[in-house]
Amino acid sequence: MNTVDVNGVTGPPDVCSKAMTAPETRNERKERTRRALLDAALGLASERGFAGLSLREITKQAGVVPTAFYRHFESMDELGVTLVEESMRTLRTMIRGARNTPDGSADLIRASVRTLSEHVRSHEEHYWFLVRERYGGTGAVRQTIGVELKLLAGELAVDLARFDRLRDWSTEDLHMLADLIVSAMLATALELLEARPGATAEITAEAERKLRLIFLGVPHWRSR
Amino acid sequence: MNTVDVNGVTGPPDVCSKAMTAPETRNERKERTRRALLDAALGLASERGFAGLSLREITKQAGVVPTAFYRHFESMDELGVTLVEESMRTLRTMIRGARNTPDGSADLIRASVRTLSEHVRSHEEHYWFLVRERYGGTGAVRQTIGVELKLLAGELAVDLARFDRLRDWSTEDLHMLADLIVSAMLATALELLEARPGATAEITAEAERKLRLIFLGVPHWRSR
DNA sequence: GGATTGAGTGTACAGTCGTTCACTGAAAAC
DNA sequence: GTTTTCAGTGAACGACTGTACACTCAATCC
Repeated sequence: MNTVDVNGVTGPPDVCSKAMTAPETRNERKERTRRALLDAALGLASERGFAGLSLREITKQAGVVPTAFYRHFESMDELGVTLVEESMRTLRTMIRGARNTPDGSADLIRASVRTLSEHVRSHEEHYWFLVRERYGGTGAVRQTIGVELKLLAGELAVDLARFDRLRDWSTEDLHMLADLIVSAMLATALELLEARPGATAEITAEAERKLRLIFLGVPHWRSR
Repeated sequence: MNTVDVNGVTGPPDVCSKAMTAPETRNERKERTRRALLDAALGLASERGFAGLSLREITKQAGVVPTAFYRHFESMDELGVTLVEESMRTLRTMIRGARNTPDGSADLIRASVRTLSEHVRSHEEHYWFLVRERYGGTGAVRQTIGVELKLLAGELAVDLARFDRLRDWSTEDLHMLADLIVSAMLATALELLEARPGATAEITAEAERKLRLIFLGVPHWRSR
């Protein structure tokens, strides 16, 4: 585990620093440390879980002294909630990506699963964080994820309502369908994260088949 | 948080103890302490997650001195794996219960969801443990749960194969269906655990509708 | 009845934890 | 050019951590 040492204050004297480092405002510098703390926490949490982190090792990994933590966050909880918000923003851009596939697309399911897969691959740490802390997290973090995920399912329900076959479904039924899809896709995300990279195609193929099966039932649904 | 004090050695002198306590063999006594450790860990983990536990607070909760822990488990990991096995046994008895509903039952889905709901209610700590550590857990614990859950889905696939409509499905497709059902039911279990007790009916009703929708698609499935 | 076993005890040690406090020194404000 | 601000420092605290060791004493064995 290498420390990052964001600002090099404790490092060996660097003769080039004046020539190399762009002039940096105080706010930029502060923001850089904040990011280093967030990145350190995200990285460590995706290996060991957020509950297993200590403030001290986060600051060590970020190359900063423990007490500096409090210049940026009031508590670990606050840092955790910040990470949730960040990760959810990532997740939301994914959904938006899937939504924006051209309407006449021959195979919307395939395109959506493909979007999910690529997004998970390129934001592994955010998805690790969400998936792990959704259930495993303690207190504020888990609660925040739960709320945000419910909101997300709500948005998905609105999206679904625009499909012809679903036009006359009740709001309740649409929420049920959205929930089912979200839980299936979260499970898929976890499988993608845990699998060796070669197994991606297999997993996405199965995810497609799951969605296909679900939508096969849709035309025959009668609300009770 | 009250300590349990399994054996009262450190407690106030108990004049009745000779008269009350049944004669107890050494093995019984050891087993009792072991159980106390497991129960303490399970209870604490369902509040705060297994990663957040310390050996010392487990032994304190069990009413035993820290070093006594090593008479029963080599490490926290070993205790964790034991809890996984125990919880999975609970889960398996649930599945068996659902499987044994009379074949001609008018509404098999309803009966199965009811079984799940009651089982979750009466084994809350085991389900908390499984659901939390499935994703959140570290190392040996998470891995063990993953393997066991895959085995379970395999068993469910075999069960499903006995239904008329599924008789000619490929093994692959049966596994896909079983996986979909398991992930939907795990999500339901979490909702049941998190919800205030009054919301049980609402949650089980939605779980039923999810399963119903899935099975609506079954007759129209064509393997590709 | 005497020797043996082993679950549970109590003390001790070296680490790590979160948090406090007074401080430094360069960027920002005047 | 002087003053103010504040991100980051470093020592120190009391509490808690996992584990080593020598112990006690009742159930078990011969």
